[in-house]
Amino acid sequence: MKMNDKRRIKELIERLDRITAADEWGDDINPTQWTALSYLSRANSFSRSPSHVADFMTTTRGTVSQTLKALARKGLITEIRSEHDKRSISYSITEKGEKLFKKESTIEEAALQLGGEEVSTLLAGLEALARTALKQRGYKSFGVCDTCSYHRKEAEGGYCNLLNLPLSPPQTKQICHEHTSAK
Amino acid sequence: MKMNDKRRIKELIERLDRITAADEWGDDINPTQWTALSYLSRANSFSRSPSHVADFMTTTRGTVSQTLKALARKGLITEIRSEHDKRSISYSITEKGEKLFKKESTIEEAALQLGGEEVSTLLAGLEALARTALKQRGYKSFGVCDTCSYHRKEAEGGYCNLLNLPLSPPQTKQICHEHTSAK
DNA sequence: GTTACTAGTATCGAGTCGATATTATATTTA
DNA sequence: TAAATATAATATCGACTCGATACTAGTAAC
Repeated sequence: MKMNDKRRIKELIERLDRITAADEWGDDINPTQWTALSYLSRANSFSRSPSHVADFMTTTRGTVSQTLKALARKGLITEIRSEHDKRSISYSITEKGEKLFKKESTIEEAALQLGGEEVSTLLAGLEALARTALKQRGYKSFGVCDTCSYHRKEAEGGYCNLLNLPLSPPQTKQICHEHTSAK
Repeated sequence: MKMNDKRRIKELIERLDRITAADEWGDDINPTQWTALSYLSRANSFSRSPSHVADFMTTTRGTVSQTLKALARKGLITEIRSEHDKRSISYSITEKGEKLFKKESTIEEAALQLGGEEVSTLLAGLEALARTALKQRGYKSFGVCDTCSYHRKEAEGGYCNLLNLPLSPPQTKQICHEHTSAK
């Protein structure tokens, strides 16, 4: 690998993120809140607590707690307290929150201009980079059930061998905090 | 392109950025300040004003102004007022600021684990994505002189046909706000 | 020589962020 | 089973980001 390649990769990721972050301001929401909201819209019901969001966002529970309170204040999510563990909370996205997922980000628009080959090699590279980075830091993968080693494919949907639960077709595409990469 | 590919690309870039941002806290510096400092260390002397940093970072002059003041307060950069335009300022990195560029980021460490082929296709993809995104939004490229259409290669270093200036070998590798992609 | 325009800032309010401390609930263990 | 420990979520703090707005001081254009 050329000496500066790794630095250039880091720089490009940072710059691209800042470019999209810039147009995630407005709509009464900021980039961090946007990331949390987006996570909540795609995570399954076992993965929507403040702790899970914090792990996904690589930040602390305290910080995420404030972010989620801000989103709740704006009516974009609602908190649901757990029955069997009175400490824990699960957040759910509201209709109003769902409506925000219309506009496309700069990165997404730019991706549309790339060729199919280019997109798939880029995606493969990013996946590999993320996989390695997560492993190095001991972070959880937060992949979708579909691709988990505990997942068993069924005629309709699937089955989770960890939680012993049947999964509907849409549920197999949701993010789970227990996700473990299928080898 | 598969429907979700573009969304996945955006998600991965965001997540990777948050992972590196997480370990850019500490050392009395935060991720935003880190980006500004890093830019100043690589930009040529015509590209180190608050306005240039703001353009590079896709933010406003006001925000950058504060960030640079914070860095100056910490003794990591120093401001140099221009002679012929008394409004403008150019920042310069100090010895103390230079010393911070030791540790490697998570993304860089992860990149080292990838194969050479993987790195070059990832890099090519990111470059293409960035080029397209910048063009769509009308942002400046901030490339290095080396790759500029105004650049003329010489036996020793190069020459800038825009500013009519000879460039030393290290200068040809610096970031310039006037950079225009060579076709 | 007035009228733009430009470079940089101060200030504001909402919010991020890590650190720390606190509350309430669960789990372990003695 | 009671006491020690662990866990989930928050409140609070101080430094800072961020866009918006308003402002100052130089420079350029007409």
